[in-house]
Amino acid sequence: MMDAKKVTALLRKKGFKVTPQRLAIYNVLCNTKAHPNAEMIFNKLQPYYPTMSLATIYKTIDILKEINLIQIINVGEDSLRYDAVVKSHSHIRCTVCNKVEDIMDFDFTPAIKDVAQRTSYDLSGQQFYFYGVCPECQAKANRKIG
Amino acid sequence: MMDAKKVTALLRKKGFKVTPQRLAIYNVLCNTKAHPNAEMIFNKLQPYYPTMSLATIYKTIDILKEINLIQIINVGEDSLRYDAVVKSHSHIRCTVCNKVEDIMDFDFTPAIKDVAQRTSYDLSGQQFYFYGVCPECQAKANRKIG
DNA sequence: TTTATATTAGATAATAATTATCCACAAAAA
DNA sequence: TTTTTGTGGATAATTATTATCTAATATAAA
Ligand SMILES: [Mn+2]
Ligand SMILES: [Mn+2]
Ligand SMILES: [Zn+2]
Ligand SMILES: [Zn+2]
Repeated sequence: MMDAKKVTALLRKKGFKVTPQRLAIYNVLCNTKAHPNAEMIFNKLQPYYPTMSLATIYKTIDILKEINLIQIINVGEDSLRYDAVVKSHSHIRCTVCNKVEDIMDFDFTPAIKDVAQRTSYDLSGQQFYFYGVCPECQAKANRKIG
Repeated sequence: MMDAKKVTALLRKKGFKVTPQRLAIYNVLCNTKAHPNAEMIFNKLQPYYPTMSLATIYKTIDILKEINLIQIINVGEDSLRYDAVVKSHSHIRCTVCNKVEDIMDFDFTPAIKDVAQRTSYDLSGQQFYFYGVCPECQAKANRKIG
């Protein structure tokens, strides 16, 4: 989560040019908790950058990922989602409305150690995804039934 | 993990016809620990069913999933993998050779309870994926360096 | 500020996993 | 058997993502 100045400096340092499109895409990711996919970012920016193409979104995402400004989230949908919070944390997706929310401060450590020991793998990362029905969708369902 | 007779009975009970292709595809999944994707299954069966098409693989997988004979594994590759072990268990993928292995008997219970309580979601499932370098690939790397 | 040059944005086409469609034919029921 | 319903395989469609190409742009040097 960096401000525009720091992002500018980092892009330059890594040999990438700084463009309004790149800053705008990163800015969208910093200002949402919705874990948008490429198309959602595209739609968000459409009013302000009407000529921007999806290819630009994807290319920018590659760069942001490479310089570790974002992480990629694969919750088993047909498209990937992106997150400006790079600290490792797990996610939960509502199987009704498909929103993806954070589960912060979930302690992986014991699990990771256990797995490393039992598999003899040299672990580099992990992803924990949860699925279920969110409280809002539960309430809606209850209203319909009750 | 069912034998052919039980699978036959189950397919019939659920209103699906029993065909050699369907039994063969399920059989492949029962006799491997490689977590194959559609193409790997296709290649495995090619010598014995030279006219079988990928569409048949996909359609059969849909059915096997629907009657809960297999589970679908999404380890963040460009294709999905399939597993005849339907009991919930986590997986680890080697980032060098891309093999996917089981991590059995990993106890999710505390994590699941913790998450259910903190999110108020009505949980229906979860997926834990680990990434790293497998012992074999570690050995290979060491040989090259040492 | 102007200029030089390396990169980029956007248009467009390509890729590749998965899904849909269609029909001769096979499996189960009668 | 005969009938009926569902299926396999061929083929086309879909769709997220990636590749390619070129005019335009960001940036550093002059
Ligand atoms: Mn997140
Ligand atoms: Mn498995
Ligand atoms: Zn919901
Ligand atoms: Zn390996």
